[in-house]
Amino acid sequence: MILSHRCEYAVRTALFLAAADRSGYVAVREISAALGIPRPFLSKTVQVLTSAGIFTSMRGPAGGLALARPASQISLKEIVLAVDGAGLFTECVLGLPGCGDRTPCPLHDQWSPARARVHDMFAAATLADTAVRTQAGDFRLALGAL
Amino acid sequence: MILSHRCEYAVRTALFLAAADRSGYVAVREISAALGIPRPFLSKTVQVLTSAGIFTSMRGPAGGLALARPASQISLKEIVLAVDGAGLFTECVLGLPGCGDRTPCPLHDQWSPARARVHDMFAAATLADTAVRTQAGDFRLALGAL
DNA sequence: CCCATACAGGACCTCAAGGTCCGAAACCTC
DNA sequence: GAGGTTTCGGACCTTGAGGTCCTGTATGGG
Repeated sequence: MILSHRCEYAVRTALFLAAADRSGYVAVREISAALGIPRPFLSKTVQVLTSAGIFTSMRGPAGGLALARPASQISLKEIVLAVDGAGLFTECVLGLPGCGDRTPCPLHDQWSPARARVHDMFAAATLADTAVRTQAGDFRLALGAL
Repeated sequence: MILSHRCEYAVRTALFLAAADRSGYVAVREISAALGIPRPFLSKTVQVLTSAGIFTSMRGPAGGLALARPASQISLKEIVLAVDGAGLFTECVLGLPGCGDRTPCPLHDQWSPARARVHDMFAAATLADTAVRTQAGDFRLALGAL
């Protein structure tokens, strides 16, 4: 599994908010129902993104979640970093601590560019770009259609 | 974590066997000491590779492990498949079941080539090639030097 | 034959991620 | 300000990976 379950949920939730593109807040209850994610667990997950400054939240009636910035200024990499940390983009494929250009493992020279490719994909993808693809056509965020 | 702990151990063990390149068998005890892997856990891990036909084993005095085929005919992909399964090479980055070219998730078009890049790296790397790099120079399989 | 050696494999323990639940706090409407 | 709605945040349960231990069984040497 390349991303943790929690991180998959976080990305899908962010894409949902970006694709919804409505003024005001979206309730966690609604997101959880639309995306098929257990509500209490989603609650915990969005707290991480809220404290990371990616989401904002409002309690009370008409409360809910919203993106803290325009979707075009939020990259998927940012979300992955907030939830899973930098491990995916920095760690040695063999799990050897301190593996790097100076003291490489036997796979470092091959793994390093492949890892960079994955990193660049997440860094280049903004919520706005990806959300457009969601609205455009046959793409989906949940088991069924969006 | 891109590979499970178990899989990291499996790859390092295979590289150790390939780099040792001695006739006869190498004891699990020796590998566990050299690589800093808990012996009982390595035992279990090695059984998977043995039953997958990648290692052979021999009990009793002078027993131990050996590669079942020449190191040039064993790819790292084969080891990953045996231990972690095909998930790394096939699963959707958002964890959506059934994501594919027909019913893609919003990230499928970007993730698919990045995933292919990772796949190709593991498929192209043979134990022989990688072991040569281990013997050659400053590469390492354990926390310290090899 | 007998015994030391080494893998095979089952039973068990530990721990963190995943998942659930409920009360507290904040907010809006009336 | 009273009450309903919604997130916040702690406490708890479950599950599977990671890790340990012990007995069984095969092999080779004395």
